[in-house]
Parts: sequence; C-alpha cells; structure tokens
Amino acid sequence: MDIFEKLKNVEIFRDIQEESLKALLIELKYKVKKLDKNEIVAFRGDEIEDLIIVAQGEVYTEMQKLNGDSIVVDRLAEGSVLAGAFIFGKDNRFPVDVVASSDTELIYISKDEVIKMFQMNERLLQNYLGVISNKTQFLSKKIWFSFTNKSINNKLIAYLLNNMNRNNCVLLKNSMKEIAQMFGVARPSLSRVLKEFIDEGVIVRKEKNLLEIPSKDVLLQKVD
Amino acid sequence: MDIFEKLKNVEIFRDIQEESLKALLIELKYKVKKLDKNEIVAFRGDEIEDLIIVAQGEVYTEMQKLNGDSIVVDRLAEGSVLAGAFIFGKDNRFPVDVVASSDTELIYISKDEVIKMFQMNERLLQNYLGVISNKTQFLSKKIWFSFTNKSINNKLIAYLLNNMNRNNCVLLKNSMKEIAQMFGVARPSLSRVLKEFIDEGVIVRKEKNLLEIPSKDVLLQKVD
DNA sequence: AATTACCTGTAACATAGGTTACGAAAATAT
DNA sequence: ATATTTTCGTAACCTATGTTACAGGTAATT
Repeated sequence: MDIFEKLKNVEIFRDIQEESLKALLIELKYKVKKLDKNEIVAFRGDEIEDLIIVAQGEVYTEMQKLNGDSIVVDRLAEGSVLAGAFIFGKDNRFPVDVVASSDTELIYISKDEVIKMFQMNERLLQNYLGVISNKTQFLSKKIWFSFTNKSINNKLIAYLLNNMNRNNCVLLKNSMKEIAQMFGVARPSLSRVLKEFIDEGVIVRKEKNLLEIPSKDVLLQKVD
Repeated sequence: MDIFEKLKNVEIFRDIQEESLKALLIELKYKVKKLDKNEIVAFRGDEIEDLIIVAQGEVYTEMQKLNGDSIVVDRLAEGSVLAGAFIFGKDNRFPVDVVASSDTELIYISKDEVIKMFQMNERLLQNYLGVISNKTQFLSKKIWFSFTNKSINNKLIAYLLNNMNRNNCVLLKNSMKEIAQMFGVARPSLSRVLKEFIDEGVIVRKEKNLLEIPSKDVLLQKVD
C-alpha cells in the first residue's frame, strides 16, 4: 500500500482532491515507523520535531501522577494526528507518554515539510487549523466542566443536561465506572448520588442505561 | 495612530519586518470597535466570525456556573488575540462571556482575510500556529495539574516543585487567596495545609512570600 | 497620620466524597 | 450450559475539605 492510500483518510487531508493530494505527496519527505502492541512511541519530555500521523492501528497517551500511578488521557484512532499542537508551540516536548495500543504504523513528517505543504494547499492548512482548534475547544470544555461543576451533584446534572434528547431522556453510552472516571470521582460515590436522585424522583430509571428526567426545573433545583 | 502602530506589537505579528507588515496591512480589511470599561464584547453562544485583536486596553473572559455564579477564566492583555482557536474550529461560538476590563480598542479581521494574510507571510502563519499551540499546551497543563493532583497536599507539592529555584526556594508571586483560586480550593483549606507542612518542617517560611524546601524527598513523602 | 479596605492565620463545625467490603447481576469466556 | 470475570448497587466508616467567623496585619486611600 502506498503513501497515498495511507494518508487519504487522515483528518488533516480530508476533502482534498485526489490529484491535489497526490501532487502534495510527490515530493513529501517522511519516515514510517512500525510498532508492536504496547511499544512506547515516545516518553514524556521527548522533543517533538515531527508531526506524527497514526496511519494504522491506535495509540494512547498517559500521564504520570506524583505517586507513580498513570492515567490514560486520550486514545488516538487511525487517521488522527499526534502532537499537532506541539510542534509549533514554545515547549516542543511531549507532555505525556505515548504507547501503541495495537500493532501500529506511524508516519513522521518534519515541521518544515508540513509548512511546505501548507503553502502548496490551502485546504490542508485549514484542516490543520481546524484540528488544533478543535483540540483547544475540547480542552476548554473539559476545564469548564470540572471548574464550574465541583460537586458530584453538579457534574451529574451537567452531564444529563448535555446528553438529554427531546424526550427528556438520557441514553448512557458509557458504563457507570467510565462515567465516574470521566468525572474524576470514585464509582461508589457517583452511584450514591445517582441513587439519591432516583429515590427523590428527580431521575427515573427506565432501563439499565436509559434515564428519564421528568422535569428539568426540578433537576436544576438540585444544583448546589 | 494608524493601524501599523497598533498592530506591530500584537503577538501574531511579532518578528515580522516593518516593510513586510506594512505590505500585509495595505490591503487588509478590518473593523475597529471601541468599548468602555465593563462593556460586553461578546456573550457566550455568540458566533465568532472574526479574529479579534486587543489593540488597546484589556478584556477578560468569564464562565457561568449552573447556579448563576460566574468566574473569571482569563485576562487578555494588549496585543493578544481573542478566540484564535475558535474561528477555525467546528463550534465557532464563544464558550465564554467577554468583557472589557478597561477602555478598550478591538480590531476585527475576518477569517478569510486572515487566511489571505497567511498566504502572504509565512512568519505570520507560524506565529499564529504558535499562539494556538501555546494555548493548547497551557490548557493541557492545567488539566494535567487538576487531574493528577486531587488533594490540596498534592496541588501544593506540585506547585512548589514547579516554582522552585536552584536554592530550593519558592518565591510566591501570587497572594494566598489567588493561589487558592488557581487550585480551585477554599482559602482557609489551603492555609491549613500550608501550616501543617510548616509545622512539620517540610516547608520553612523564610519571609512572608518566600518558602524554602529543605528536602525535596521529604516533601515528596507527603504525596498521598 | 488616620481611615478604610483587604488579605491572612486560625479555629470549630458540618459534610461531601473517598475507601473498603460484599453479594447480586451482567457480561464474557469456556 | 457452565464457569469466570467484570460491573453494579449498597452500606458503614473515615478523612479531607468547605463553611463561617473573628482578630491581627498589611496595603491602599484620604
């Protein structure tokens, strides 16, 4: 499989004409790296000189806590771009450890080559700006969520409001364990609050993973 | 004062030759908006169509909590760029309210004009990428900090380690009140932990805003 | 210099949420 | 179908942190 096939589905090359993309790639200098499952792509602190594209497989990033524990920050699927916001920033070192979660193929493109491509194709530039902008938005929302919603009560309420459909129902797409992790709280604690809301009738559990909120106003009264 | 004078100190125009910058600006279409102190620049949810540059004065952004309280997220000084990561993202609406904290002059440049400038000047493009990349890094670090350091103990330890100089000293650049706000904790709670550390000798208070850490290892034993 | 406002340290108290544990239910593998 | 593993609900207990209050100190204003 040639480079074209590998890159045409990558987010930053989206919506680029086949001919334009081929033209772009004709002179492109790049390196390919293959990794086995669980191999380390990069350590926290490593210098980032290249844009890294996940051409095949999946990688995840994890952070170290002071006590040595590590937590998974993000999973990057096939077609995503690693460290897009870091090659152009002040501190061009990985903030996290990066690990291959399956057999993986990565494509490395140097910063200079990336800029060269930007000059050749405006769409690519816009895609790239879009990708790092979305990343920034995503992070902003995460911070907003954790900063404005301190208590588990409020986290749960915000989560429900964000995921409610027209029928005042919320279909849980994650397990309670995962939701507790997203919230950064202990599972039994979340479970306790949920039970409380259900006991009070603020939430009705229609099925295992389907909740109904009879009244938005009543729910909002539980904000503290 | 002409547009050149106003823009030459803006972060995204940094290190651009005077002639190049003048050439850039000659055809640039832009709007200028003047606001009094406390006037609203934009509400949360407003569409962002233009890049907004703080040419004079200062603005701040604030978020609304579910209970109606609002908290200041960020202060943007003269020369900074507002919403740089939003005009190119999927969700091009302000996530926060924006308010002028002094008499302020803003320059609006449309997304298309920005792209046009990118094509004319590579340095500008790199500056712009740098600005949003730095923003992303900043947010990443914030999230890392709050996610990996749950307890006030750990927050304080991480803060000290980050701000320690060669002599194992930390010069506090913020008031205790501000630090507590940065940590997202109550001031007396932070005060209590600090006192505890001082009582135990883990921290020595040399002056009002100068702390010494006799041993990094002993400090790290307080991680929980 | 006097007055005011704000920042700090400290203490007593209330409480949300973490921890641990255990059995039931559900999902998965055999 | 059975066995094994993972998730889930629940309860009892404990600790960290928020809350409130007040007094001394510091900085800003007049």
